[in-house]
Amino acid sequence: MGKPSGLVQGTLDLLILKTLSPGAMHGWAIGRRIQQVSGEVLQVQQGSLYPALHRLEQQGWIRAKWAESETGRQARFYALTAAGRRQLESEAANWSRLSAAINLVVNEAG
Amino acid sequence: MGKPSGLVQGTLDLLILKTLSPGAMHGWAIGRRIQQVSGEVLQVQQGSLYPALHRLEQQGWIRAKWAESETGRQARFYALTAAGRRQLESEAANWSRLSAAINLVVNEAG
DNA sequence: AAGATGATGTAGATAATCTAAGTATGGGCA
DNA sequence: TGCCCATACTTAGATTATCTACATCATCTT
Repeated sequence: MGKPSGLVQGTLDLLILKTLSPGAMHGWAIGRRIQQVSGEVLQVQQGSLYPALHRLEQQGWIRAKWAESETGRQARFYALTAAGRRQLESEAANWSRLSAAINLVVNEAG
Repeated sequence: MGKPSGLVQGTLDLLILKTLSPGAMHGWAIGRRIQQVSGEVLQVQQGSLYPALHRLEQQGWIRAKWAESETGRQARFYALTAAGRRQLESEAANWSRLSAAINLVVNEAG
């Protein structure tokens, strides 16, 4: 019934940047964390996550390096750059603005 | 600087259905109304609006008929169907769920 | 007569996400 | 030893929503 997808289109960059803001994390963990923090509502598919990470890296908003994960495997750890922090601010503000605007329409008395 | 588009992808159907919930309205007026109610934040392009209306009509969520607009011109008036009302409920609930989940991530103390 | 505004329409581009594969490593277990 | 499972990353191709950029036509104003 309808289209209950796992994400709202256009918000994944924001979610990733925010998740990285306390400190570096590898891709797999980012996906798990978004899912956990959102109360298992947001589902980040690998086919969405990894291309998004590459995109963000290409924009210069995150920087990657290989390191050992908690489980002893090699994993690609991502950290916010200064530009990434500014981008996070900007995307968070934009989300605020747009979601508030949508709520004005949806929560109209009518 | 980022991508400040006029809409959040995936929310236009909801916005249209909600706008039609008090009563029938023609396409042009729907676009104006969404823009006004959202405080001029949401911009509904004609190239997004009309295809969306056709889509919704095809799904059976709205029904159209030609009639005279307030200005005396012919216009296509759209009204919610019963199925459309159910769809509105469903999409509103889904938006609630997803936007709340996103806010959990974005507003994390971190 | 021209120009602005209302009103609808569509073709083609863009871009984000999903589907659905695939590869590889390490741990647990029979 | 062999097998499966969870972790971890990658990518090609499809889907789909929205945007850009037109085009058309009517009415009202100047």
